[in-house]
Amino acid sequence: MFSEATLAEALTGRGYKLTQPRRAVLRVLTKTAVSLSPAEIHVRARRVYRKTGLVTVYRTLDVLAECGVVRKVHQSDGCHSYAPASEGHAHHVVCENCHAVAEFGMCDLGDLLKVVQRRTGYKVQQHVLELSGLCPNCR
Amino acid sequence: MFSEATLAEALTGRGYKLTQPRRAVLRVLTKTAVSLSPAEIHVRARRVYRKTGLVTVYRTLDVLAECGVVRKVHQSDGCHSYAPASEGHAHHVVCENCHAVAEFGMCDLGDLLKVVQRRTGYKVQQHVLELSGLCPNCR
DNA sequence: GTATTTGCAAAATGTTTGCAGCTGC
DNA sequence: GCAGCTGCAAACATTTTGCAAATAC
Repeated sequence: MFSEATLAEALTGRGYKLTQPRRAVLRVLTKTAVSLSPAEIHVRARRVYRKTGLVTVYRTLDVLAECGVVRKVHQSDGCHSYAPASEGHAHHVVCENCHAVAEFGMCDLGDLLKVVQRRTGYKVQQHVLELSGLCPNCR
Repeated sequence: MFSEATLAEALTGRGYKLTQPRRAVLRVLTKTAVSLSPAEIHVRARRVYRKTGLVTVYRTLDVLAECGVVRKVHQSDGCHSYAPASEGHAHHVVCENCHAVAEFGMCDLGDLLKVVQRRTGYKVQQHVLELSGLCPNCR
């Protein structure tokens, strides 16, 4: 997981301005261990910078996702929450009870992908893998 | 993939009635090799039974998903399409170009899950795995 | 015959857009 | 100072709900 400063750099490095609402969203995402919906992020961001608008939260999430510092999290019941990202490719385990999120970097799907390619004839280019279960606290 | 008759049985077996709109949705889903959004299913279902309403498509998809004969397909850009399901647990490969869907049954994630459980302390109970790429025709 | 299911209209929900004013650099 | 960003309101897209009429069994 990146520090808030590193995330800020990722923005400015790409020519994006570091504004108050963006700072607020960044702060929220770095301070949480839980994946959050845009609406939840909005509520929390307002506690950091009161005037943050929901629309700006959406736009900021797009920008952050584009910079790869935030990731959309998919779950069986929907795919509308966001979590901070580490460098490179990574996946999440989401707690079904409290929505806590843990990341894991390795995804050793190589063999699986080969088998699938052979059986289906598809050239597999992307994958979405999301796990869910119970976090250590909720077990 | 189930035949239309088997799917129908899955409904009646659970006390659901086999109505015209449900038949239409079933027909659409068994006849397609592609994952479809509720709106697309609606358009096609109307070609089978003209009076099918969109609302009924939503309700029918819920019922079918509950019976396990249809599955929600998750993709990076959203998770709002449906595909027919095989028996038991299965995953999909979706073509990025034409949305064709192939299923594959085995998902040998056992080792991966063990490692994740050990590293994160989570008890993993569910997983979502969706692959995408190019189908044989589009390669 | 009766409980279930349907379709409509309307509400609720979630997301995007247009635009005048504000802000970071 | 000026491009980029913001917030509002309003548009838009998608999904859900309430209810009287229709349908399957």
